[in-house]
Amino acid sequence: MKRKVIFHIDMNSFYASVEAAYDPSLRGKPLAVAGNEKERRGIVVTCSYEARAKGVKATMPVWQAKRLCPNLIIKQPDFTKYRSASLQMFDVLREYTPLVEPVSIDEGFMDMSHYEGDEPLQKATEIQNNLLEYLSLPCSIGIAPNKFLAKMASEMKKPLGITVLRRRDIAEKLWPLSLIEMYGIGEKTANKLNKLGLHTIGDLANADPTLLKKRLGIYGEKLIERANGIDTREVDPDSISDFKSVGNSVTLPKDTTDQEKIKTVFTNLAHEVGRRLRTKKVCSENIQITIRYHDRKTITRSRKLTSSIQTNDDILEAALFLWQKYWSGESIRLLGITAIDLVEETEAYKQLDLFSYKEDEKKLKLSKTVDEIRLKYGQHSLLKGGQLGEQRSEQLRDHKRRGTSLDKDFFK
DNA sequence: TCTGGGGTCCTAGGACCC
DNA sequence: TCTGGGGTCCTAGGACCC
Repeated sequence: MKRKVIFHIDMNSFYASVEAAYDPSLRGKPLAVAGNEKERRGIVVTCSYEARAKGVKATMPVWQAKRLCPNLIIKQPDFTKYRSASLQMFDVLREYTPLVEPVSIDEGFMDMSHYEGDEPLQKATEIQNNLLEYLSLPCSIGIAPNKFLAKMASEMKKPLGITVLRRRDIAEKLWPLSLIEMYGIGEKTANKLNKLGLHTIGDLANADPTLLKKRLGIYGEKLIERANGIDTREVDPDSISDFKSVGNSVTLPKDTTDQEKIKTVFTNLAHEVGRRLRTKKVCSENIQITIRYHDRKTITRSRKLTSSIQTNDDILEAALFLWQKYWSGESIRLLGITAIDLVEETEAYKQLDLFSYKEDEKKLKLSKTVDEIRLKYGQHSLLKGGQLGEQRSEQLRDHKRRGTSLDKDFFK
């Protein structure tokens, strides 16, 4: 097997660095990118190293951060700015190889296997310098034989670090780290492993696979492999383009049970999700809502649809349906809508055509039934439900609004 | 004065079919 | 009257990451 050279590029405190790149007067100062304190979304998203030195950390409430660092400068997040900086950053990386896999807005993998000998280290230095010189953005780079080790390596020296992690370095550099520092292990798994007497990545690497499989399922086996530096995943430049879901959620200014307010929030969420679906040229076959109650208990409820949807109104209707069906009546902290089971726009049209063709005959029959009902009970009965039953009238309302075929159950 | 918003992946149970 | 086992789809929740 040919040796591989994988880079993991990790931008240092990305949002804060972008702000400082746009406004040089911010450089060298304690800076936090954070939501609006008064709207209780005021948590620190990212902060500069000067702020970190004072103890400020991501996810910390702004009031707390200010107490630790009274001269902290707060900037509201501007994602348009960050996305644009991100695109430029990845363009720089692609000057070295087309095999660039963006993982998130501020990090990505590169397959640099085509460079020989000392070249990778030179190229890493060059990339780091270019990003700093042309975009004023600092990064750390990890160089290793696979993605996992590259990711762990880039974490080892921040900011502006370059770390090479070879297989032969694993015992010395990786194994002494505590489990919580391992990519893929969070608080819960770390606690579980601690209870089994495992505390470092080295402990995990040498743990009993059968025991771990019993406690953590196949994930346990995977973790042991990773701890031993085994990871066969390829760098995939296209992975970012086949996204799986599009969601939008918001923490309300105040907990509420006000139905009108809730409806307004859902309307806004549906508009945003719809807009983004259309931008990405995809439709959704499954709508999910998220409700976080006052006590932070969070539920999700979803419905598979029989047709794919994309318009704001269709998304809103599906969301409100779920809302009315499942809301417990308790006051709400957060609401969200997520479109899952996405299909390409072109694919969705094809399905629709096939459907109308096959169901043509049935449709005719049903249309006739509707006319009969109309004749018997009058136009109004169709909208109010009445003799029709809730589900049926739901469909009829849907039909009336959209002017589409009647026989399609909107919800399964 | 606690704890945002964007995601991905995995698991587990129930329904349904053969 | 009694009743196995496998496969697939759907739904809900949880863990994790940035």
